[in-house]
Amino acid sequence: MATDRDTVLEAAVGVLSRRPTAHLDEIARAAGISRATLHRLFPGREALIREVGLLGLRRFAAALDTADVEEGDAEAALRRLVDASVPDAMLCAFLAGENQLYDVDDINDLWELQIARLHALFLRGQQQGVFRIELSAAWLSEAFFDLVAGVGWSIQDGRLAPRDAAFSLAELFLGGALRRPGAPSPAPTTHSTSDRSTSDCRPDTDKP
Amino acid sequence: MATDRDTVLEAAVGVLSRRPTAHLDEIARAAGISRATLHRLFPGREALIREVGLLGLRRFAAALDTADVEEGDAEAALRRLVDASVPDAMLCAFLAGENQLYDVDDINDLWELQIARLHALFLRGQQQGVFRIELSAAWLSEAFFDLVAGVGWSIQDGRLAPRDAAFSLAELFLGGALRRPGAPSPAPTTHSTSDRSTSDCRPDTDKP
DNA sequence: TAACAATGAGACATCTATGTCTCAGATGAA
DNA sequence: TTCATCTGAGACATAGATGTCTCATTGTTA
Repeated sequence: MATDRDTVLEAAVGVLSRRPTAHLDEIARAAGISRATLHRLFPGREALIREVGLLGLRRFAAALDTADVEEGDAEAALRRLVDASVPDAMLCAFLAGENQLYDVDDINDLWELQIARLHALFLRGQQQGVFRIELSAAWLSEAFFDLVAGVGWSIQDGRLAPRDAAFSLAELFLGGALRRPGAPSPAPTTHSTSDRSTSDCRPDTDKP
Repeated sequence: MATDRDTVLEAAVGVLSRRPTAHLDEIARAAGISRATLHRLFPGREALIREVGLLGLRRFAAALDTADVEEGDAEAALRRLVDASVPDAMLCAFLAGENQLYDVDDINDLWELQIARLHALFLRGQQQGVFRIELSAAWLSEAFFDLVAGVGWSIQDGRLAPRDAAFSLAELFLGGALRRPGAPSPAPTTHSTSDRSTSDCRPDTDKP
C-alpha cells in the first residue's frame, strides 16, 4: 500500500517492463492500491507511463551525476557508472523497451541529454586511449545501455543474482570496450567492405 | 503491397518494435495492404503478434542452425552465429522487448529451446577454455541476445551502419566474453560479498 | 471476352479499457 | 467524540479499437 507517487511508479515498472499493455487494474493491484487512487495520483494512462519514463530518466541522470562521469579517467568513471546504475537497472530496461516515449518532446530531450553524456564519456575515453576506437562511441553508448537493461531483465526474472550484477556488467562490457594493453594500435581492418553483404536487415524471404 | 504472410509480418515488426501498441490500421498501412486483407491473413491482433514472435524465433533458430553452433570451436561458432543473426536483428529486438509473449505456452517452449542452445554453446566454450568462467553462461546468453537486439534497434534508428553491425557486435561481445590469453586463470575474485550492497534493484526513494 | 479470385474501401456492431462519479468505511487530528 | 481527509469498491457512460460484413474494383486465367 504505497501512497507516494514514486513508489507507485516503481511498482508500475515491475508490471510494465514485462507487459507494456497491462491494464490499469493490474498496475493498481501491483502497487497495492485501488484503481480510483491510481487515477487520483495520475490523470490517466498516458500520464502514468510518461511519469514512469521520467522517473527512469531522472534516476539514470542521477546515476551519471553520482558517478561523476565528466571527470577523471574514463575507465574509472565507467566503473563508477556501473555501480550507480545497476540499482536502477529495471527502470533502464523499461526505457530501452519503450521507444514509444520518444514521441513526447520533453522526454525525448531529457533522453538525448543523458545519451549525449554517455557518448561524451566514451569519446573522452577514446581520446585518452583507454577505449577502443574501432567501435564507435555511439555503438558503445547503445551497447552499454542495452546491457544495463539486460541486467534489469535478468534480475527480474531471477536469472542473475543481484550481487553479481555490477561485476558481470563491468567485466563483460569493459572487456569488449577497453583497448587491449598488448594490442599496439587500432587493428587496421578485419572488416573492409568485403564479402558478406549484411546490409539491409531484411533477409531473403524464401524460407518456408 | 506484400501479400505473403512473412513479408507482412516483417513489416509489422518494423512498426511494433517501435510502438507495441500500434493500431492494426497502422500495421496494415506499413505493410501496404488494407485492414481487411490483414484480417484475412491473420484472425486478429493476438494471432498477428503471436506469429510475429514465432517468425522471430524461427529465424533465430535458423541462425543457430546455419551457424552450426553445436559443432567445433566455440569462438568460431559464436562468430558464425553473429553473422547469421545480425540480418534478423530487428526480429530479435522485438523478441527482447515483448516479454508478453512468454505467456503463450508453445512460444515459450520454443524460446526456452533456443536459449538452451545458446547456453550450451557458452558452457561448451567455458569447458574448452575459450570463454571466461567468471561470467555465468546464463549471463553470457542474456547479454549476447540483448546486444543482438541492440544492433537491431540501432540499425533501425540509423545509429549504426548495417555493414558495421556484425563487426561491432562480435568485437564488443567477444572482447568481454573470451578468456584473455595472457590472464593465467580465473581471477580469484575482485568482487567478494563486499562493500556496496547492490542488492535489491530498488534504491532509496529520497531523490527529489 | 467471360468467369473467377483477391483486394480495398467503407459501414456497422461489439467489446473492453478507460475516465468519471458516488458513497461508505477507515484513518487521523483537534 | 467529532470533524476532516483519504481510500476502496462499485456503478456508469464514453471512446476507440477490433471484428465482421458488403460491394465495387482490379487483375488473372481460361
